Amino acid sequence: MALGTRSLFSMEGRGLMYTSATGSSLNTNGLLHNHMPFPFLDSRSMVSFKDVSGRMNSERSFFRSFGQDGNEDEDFDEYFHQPEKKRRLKADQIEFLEKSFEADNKLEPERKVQLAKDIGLQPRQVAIWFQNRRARWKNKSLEKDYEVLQDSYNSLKAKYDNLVKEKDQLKVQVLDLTDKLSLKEKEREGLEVVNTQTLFEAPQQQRVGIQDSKGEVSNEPILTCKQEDNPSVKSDLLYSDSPNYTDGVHSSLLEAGDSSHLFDMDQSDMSQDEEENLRRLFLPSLAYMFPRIGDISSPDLPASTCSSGLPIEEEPYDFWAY
DNA sequence: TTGTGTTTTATTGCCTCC
DNA sequence: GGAGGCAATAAAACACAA
Repeated sequence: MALGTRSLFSMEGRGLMYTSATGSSLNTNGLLHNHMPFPFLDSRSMVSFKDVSGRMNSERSFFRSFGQDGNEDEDFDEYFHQPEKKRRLKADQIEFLEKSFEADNKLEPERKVQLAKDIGLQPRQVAIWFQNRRARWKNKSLEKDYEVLQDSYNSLKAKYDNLVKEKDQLKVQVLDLTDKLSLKEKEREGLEVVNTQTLFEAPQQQRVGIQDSKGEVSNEPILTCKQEDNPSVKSDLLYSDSPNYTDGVHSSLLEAGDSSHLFDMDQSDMSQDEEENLRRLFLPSLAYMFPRIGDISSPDLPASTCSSGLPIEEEPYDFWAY
């Protein structure tokens, strides 16, 4: 390795070098310490027997055994033939450096020299320590930033998940309500179809049931609005599943001689009051449930409109024309 | 005691600034 | 071109479980 200015500085700073490229061992700290060629070389910094926590280094440390087992010459000789070992800084040195770093994590040359003097390290060591410290600080900072982002992400994701759940629940509700709505529509349409079919399929002779009071077959459309004199027609048709319902047309239609008295299934058994009560009972609800069929006249009901919304009189419709 | 993972110290190469 | 910062890396020191 060519020794550039950096390498020379490194040698100066550390006070000893690893084995050179040629294999020859260069200075050791002990040697340099004896001659003290550099102002900040100090055995305290380079030969530390304690770790950061103040405890002795483990027996694996070369320096722990050195000078402790009474075989110092041998160890000393071995020491000079060993490649340099890294030694950790002492706790008070690190504390000093930490405080300095907190004050300012950049190191100006003057400050570096002063710090090195203060704690007995080489300026290069101080510079390296600051460099590594900045790297650690950067890593920690990145970790913190990551945690903040992670928390933010988790929070947003939780909100998103809740919204998705809420959306799904609303979707289910919408589907449920849509089903119910279409079912009601179908029921309504089905009943209308039944009504229509009932009227269409009614045999011609059964129309005799729709006669006026004079016994003549009425040419008036059955489903006329405001047919106040014949309200029971619709009620019969609508209740097509009633016991009296036969072949699509209520039997009363066949029996009643007067359309205006279709509700009088058996007049002999029903008083005028009872008939009125029956009308009051059924007609309002029927008119509410099936407004499109037409006006189901009742003394208590307001005049309704036909399916198109047009006034009844403006929309004459003759089912029999089909 | 040993293997293994982590931390710390130090080096190297590249880059920017002056 | 020298000084210094930074990223990547090496290697020693250290911690700890088995």
